Amino acid sequence: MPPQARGRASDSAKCTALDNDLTWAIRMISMALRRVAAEAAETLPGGSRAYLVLMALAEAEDKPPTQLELAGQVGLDRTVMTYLLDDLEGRGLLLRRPNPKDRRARHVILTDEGRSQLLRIRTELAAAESQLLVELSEQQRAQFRDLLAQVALTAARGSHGD
Amino acid sequence: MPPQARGRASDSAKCTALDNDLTWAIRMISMALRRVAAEAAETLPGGSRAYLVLMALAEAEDKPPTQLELAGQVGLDRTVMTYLLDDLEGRGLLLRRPNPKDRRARHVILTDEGRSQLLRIRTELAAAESQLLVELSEQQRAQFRDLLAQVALTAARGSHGD
DNA sequence: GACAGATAGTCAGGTTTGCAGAACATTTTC
DNA sequence: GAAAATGTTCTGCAAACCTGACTATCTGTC
Repeated sequence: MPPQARGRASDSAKCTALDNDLTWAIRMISMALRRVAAEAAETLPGGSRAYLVLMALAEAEDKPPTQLELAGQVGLDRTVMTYLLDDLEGRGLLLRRPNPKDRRARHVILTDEGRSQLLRIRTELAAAESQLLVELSEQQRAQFRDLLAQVALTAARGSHGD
Repeated sequence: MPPQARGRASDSAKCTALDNDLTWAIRMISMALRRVAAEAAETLPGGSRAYLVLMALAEAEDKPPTQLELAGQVGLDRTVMTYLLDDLEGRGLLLRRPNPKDRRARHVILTDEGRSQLLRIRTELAAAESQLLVELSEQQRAQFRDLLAQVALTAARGSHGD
């Protein structure tokens, strides 16, 4: 039995208890998005972390990062990165290319398969997002996005000055 | 070193990568609320799970649940519930009262201390919620709550028919 | 050019954490 | 009296993570 089954049951129990208006709403939406993200990334070894790695690689595709740089970008330990890349390389999503200038370092580059998997996940996430807003009018969606962005900025400000 | 330090760093790394508009905003807000909830509940043994237990107890205070009922409500294993209640009882937040009608079962009841701790946490959470909306006008807040509730219902519907 | 020290990546443990199964005592129910 | 249920404890498992050692390489200094 996958660990998600238990976690999800526990989360739904939380939801019935935590309906403090805003917190409950945010939690429901966040859970829905997280669930979709987990499902979209569950075919990848390493789950959502693999998604982060693929994102980082796609962003800097012109200048492939080394494993250490990659680890720093996504906040992982280098040893963890080694295992993660082992799995991802095993599935043909990326390659480790030794740097001829510094033969200690290995640059990580996306394969076509990796790019297509990343595209698949992004598409699924985008679909889930728009599905969430399906009951809102066009005007309401714009309002919602604006308000959400503003509140998110407030939240980000509060978290930065920790 | 607390595990939150690493988790938080990784989460902030996620945020820079995942700014897909809506998902990013929801994630920021959810993280801020989670952080506050974790801080508010960190004085309790068991963290946010203890908060769930206290909530469940306060909701059904006229009919104190047994440990097994409580475990079912918050989605915990009964063995885990035993340990959690050990800690909470040790801090005087609740009592285990044997049921004279069925001396196998033990009802769990809130103490005054438990009630006051619960009130404290709820107050902190409410303060954090309103702090999030501090930059919005009164009208915007109402709009935001309405839209958020509607989207949350959509999200909940999607999760129910899993 | 040779050496010491630093660095990238890998790997083999060990630690922690959290959960759940099994066994047990106590009590109820049939 | 047999079977089931509640709660407790012991135990082991599994995942995730990190530390430390190791190899291979680079960089600086003499």
